[in-house]
Amino acid sequence: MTTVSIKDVAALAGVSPGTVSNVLNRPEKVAGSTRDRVETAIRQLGFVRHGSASTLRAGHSRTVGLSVIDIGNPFFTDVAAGVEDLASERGYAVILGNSSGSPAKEERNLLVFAEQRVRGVLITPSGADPRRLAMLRERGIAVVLVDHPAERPDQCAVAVNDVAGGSLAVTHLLAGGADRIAYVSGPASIRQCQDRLRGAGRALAAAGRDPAELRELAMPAMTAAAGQQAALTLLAEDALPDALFCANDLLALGVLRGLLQAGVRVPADVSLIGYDDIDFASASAVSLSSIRQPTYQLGRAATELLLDECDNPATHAHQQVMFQPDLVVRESTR
Amino acid sequence: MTTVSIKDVAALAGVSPGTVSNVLNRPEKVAGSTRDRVETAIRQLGFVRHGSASTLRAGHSRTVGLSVIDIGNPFFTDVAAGVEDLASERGYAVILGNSSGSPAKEERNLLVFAEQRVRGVLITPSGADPRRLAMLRERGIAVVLVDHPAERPDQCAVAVNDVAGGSLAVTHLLAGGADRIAYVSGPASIRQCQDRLRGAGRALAAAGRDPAELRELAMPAMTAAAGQQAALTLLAEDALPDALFCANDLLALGVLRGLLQAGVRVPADVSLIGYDDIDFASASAVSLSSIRQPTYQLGRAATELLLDECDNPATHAHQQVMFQPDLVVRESTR
DNA sequence: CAGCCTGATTAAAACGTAACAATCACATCT
DNA sequence: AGATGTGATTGTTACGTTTTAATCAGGCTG
Repeated sequence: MTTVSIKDVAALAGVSPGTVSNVLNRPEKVAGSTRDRVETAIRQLGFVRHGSASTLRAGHSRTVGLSVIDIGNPFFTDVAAGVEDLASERGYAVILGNSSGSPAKEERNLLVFAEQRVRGVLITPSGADPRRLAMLRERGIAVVLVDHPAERPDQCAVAVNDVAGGSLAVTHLLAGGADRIAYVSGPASIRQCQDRLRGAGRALAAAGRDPAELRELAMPAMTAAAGQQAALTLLAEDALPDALFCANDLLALGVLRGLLQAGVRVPADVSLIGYDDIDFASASAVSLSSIRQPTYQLGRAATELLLDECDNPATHAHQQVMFQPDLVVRESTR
Repeated sequence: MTTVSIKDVAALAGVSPGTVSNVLNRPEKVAGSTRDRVETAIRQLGFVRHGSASTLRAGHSRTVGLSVIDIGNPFFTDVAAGVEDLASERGYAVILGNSSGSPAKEERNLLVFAEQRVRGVLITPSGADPRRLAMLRERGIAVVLVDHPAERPDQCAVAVNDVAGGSLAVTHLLAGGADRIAYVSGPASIRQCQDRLRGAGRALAAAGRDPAELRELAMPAMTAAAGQQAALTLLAEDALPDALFCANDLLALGVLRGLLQAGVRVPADVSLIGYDDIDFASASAVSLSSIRQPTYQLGRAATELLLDECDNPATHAHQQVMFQPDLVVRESTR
């Protein structure tokens, strides 16, 4: 009800408001004895700093905006966890925006971020809006792209090397004696699917095989249902591939289910590997080999770059960080 | 860089700052022609309102805080999606706090919320801190409990009826001819596990059976690994139950895997049902029957109550909303 | 035509904090 | 003793907006 301000604290501690502000922001500037007096006054009154007043006067806030494409996707959830953890450690609050794949919603989120005068924005852009982001930067809001290549050199970005991941997966399949390999993919518009495909091709080439041998089966969605559909398609053909690389784990789980129901043995008849290493990959009937991405680290690293750009604008060097994925071998591959 | 203020807009439109504020907040108060003039000036200058200044002067913000226990858990992710959607529709920003089960972290989040002067807080409390929440309310911050019973009558809360859910599950098992039923549960400290157990007991009683017949197996965690462990424990005993009710889907998926590996047929030998209906329930080798909770709706409803309390404090009536869960029948039960 | 009402606009005073220049107390040096 | 320096503290101003009371321009009534 009655909001207690810095003045009340000052009055109780027998000191000026400016001094209270100093113990809050630059404690080393104030003598030990008065600092103690002020701090007990703060505790006694239950004072908590008015963030908006602080932001207004100081010209910058202690919040960052996080805009993700789908908060329901474990990938983004893990990223968000990394962002939230580091931001919280550094005393920043995180404003969450979920674009749900809608450019309009994304734009609305960016507007909210601008109104809140966030210090910086972490975003996995979906709508094509390089202008929007430039606008934020003109307003002094730092921007870091997450799981998306930088659009200009003076910009930070973090991503995971999907080409390397595709290569890891197919190299592993080949090492297990795979001969005829198929790639079960998602929509062609998704960059990650394309990159993983290129990586798969490179692995074949490195083994002295023709990348064109790789059978590609592109599904309209990257869900378990789509994966099961893919399995049916493959089963209807003359000969089954002896190894399958799926563009994500949901597809792989669907494929797995479809194959097992048809009596195909995994991995005896068909080797199967997914991508993302979601929690449920290890919980399926035949635990799933997969490619793990350092998702949580991705979020942390992006936040680290963002806060560095905010707090040390003079020395900050823009970087494009590329993480490397890992192979996780479980039961589904030979 | 150069931040454009309400004054600049006023100057360009040939009007006073107060009028600009009016077209922003009470457009009906200003004549059509001047409104147009102001609006084009706003667009022309790319003006966006300074949220902090607004909050400072108006005494309240357009943000709400959301504190969850584990952002990695699909349950909370869905809740968060519901919260974010409605808040965004109403022009509110959501500040995310992830307590990761740590009371200290939770407390820190609440402090951040207080500093930001959020309008209200949505929280699934973990640390026992009724005092903390009372403190927020004293500061004029509304609080709604999510998936947790109200601690006092003058408080809003939303939850899902776990007793009914437990009852639904066991009634379904009994209808399928189950005789010897076991309940694979999580830590006894978790209210949800207890409530679901009570529901299971009631279903037995309603069928004229003794609730004490229900075998309970409490695992230390509610993960797939714990579920697999539970399966091993059951398999080591003289006789296997002919039906299993698991306190969540992760446990159920683990149990399923353990049983299949031991050659037990599901559902022919053992009926199996989980709880939560997570996405992966339908993707397992034998798709999982489960109890679905309206998770997204839970988040939306909680936000609805919160915003009503904020925007109509006079007419607002505190409510405890209880949602009802649904039975989802798939392949794992007879 | 005076008086009054109505609707539109404005001037001015806050809101709580940070920052900077100014002041002060006091010790040290010449 | 006087000058100088140092470290601690304070007074004041400005941040951008909302809000209230006051002003103003017209139209209507009697």
